[in-house]
Amino acid sequence: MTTKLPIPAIKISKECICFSLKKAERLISRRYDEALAPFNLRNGQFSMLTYISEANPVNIHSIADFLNMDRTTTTAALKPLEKRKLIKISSSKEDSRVRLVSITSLGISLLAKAIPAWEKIQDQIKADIHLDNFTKLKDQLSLIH
Amino acid sequence: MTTKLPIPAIKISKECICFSLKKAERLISRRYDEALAPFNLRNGQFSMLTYISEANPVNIHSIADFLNMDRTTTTAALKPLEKRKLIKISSSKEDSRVRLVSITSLGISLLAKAIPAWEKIQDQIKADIHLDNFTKLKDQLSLIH
DNA sequence: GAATAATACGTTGATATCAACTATATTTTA
DNA sequence: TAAAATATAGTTGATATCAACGTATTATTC
Repeated sequence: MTTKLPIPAIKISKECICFSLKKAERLISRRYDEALAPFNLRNGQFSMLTYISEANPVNIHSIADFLNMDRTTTTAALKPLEKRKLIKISSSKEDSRVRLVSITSLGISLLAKAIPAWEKIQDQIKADIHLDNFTKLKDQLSLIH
Repeated sequence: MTTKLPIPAIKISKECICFSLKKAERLISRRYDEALAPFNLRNGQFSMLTYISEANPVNIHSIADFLNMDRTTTTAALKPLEKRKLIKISSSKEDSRVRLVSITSLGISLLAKAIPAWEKIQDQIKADIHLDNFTKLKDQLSLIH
């Protein structure tokens, strides 16, 4: 079967910024997830909790903005945290459209326990991949398999 | 409410490699998705098709490896492509455990049409963010909102 | 050659992701 | 003040992601 593609497929994979980023994201994400697993937290949940604890209380829109995440994704992502009572969500008295997300004391104490694990994996990743530049990151990631 | 966190939450967000990567990934992913939307392809589907066209035919395991993706994710991700008849999946005669994924002529022609759109967004992203180094990428991404 | 190990893959359940659409509340405009 | 525009958020549907578990096939070991 002749391909007839305008560019050789192999070149696209190698050049594509999006592909490299996603590949790196999967790899790094997985390692952070493993490190945070003892606390039953995904890395995204950890980041979310961290931000909520900082901005406490904060509306959905701000969380989405901070994470560069779709607003509807944020709504969905908050649900498991709410169910576990790590956060609580209430309506604003000033503006009834706004829902305010705040961290609970249970959330704080879980976060406090998880942070040392975050520090550890953060240091490990830093040691593993030198972040001198992104090209180097890309190349290094292509070596990891 | 006193936080009692071992590290200020704001510092974690700023330092976390995983967080930066995911944020960047969402941003870049979205732009590639927009560029490929006319072909009804997500960026991940585009990458997958590209690799399949190159390695044609190829087993599930190799695709997962190439994408640094969980094997079960790969299986799931192939389904929409198969449903659209962009790929076909058959069992290997040599080893009946192995399932061989190959691109169809429909898949090839769609890919051929999508590649110019990929080139365009690739150039745009390159122009927008100078990939001199990852720190710069991180900083630049923090400016985009 | 039978038991064991390794390999390739699927399914299920939970979460993550976004587009498209809808609903409601607030703000602005005429 | 009523109508229009804007802002905040939820729901649905499709895809993406991985861990845990299970199944079938091939390779290895005894």
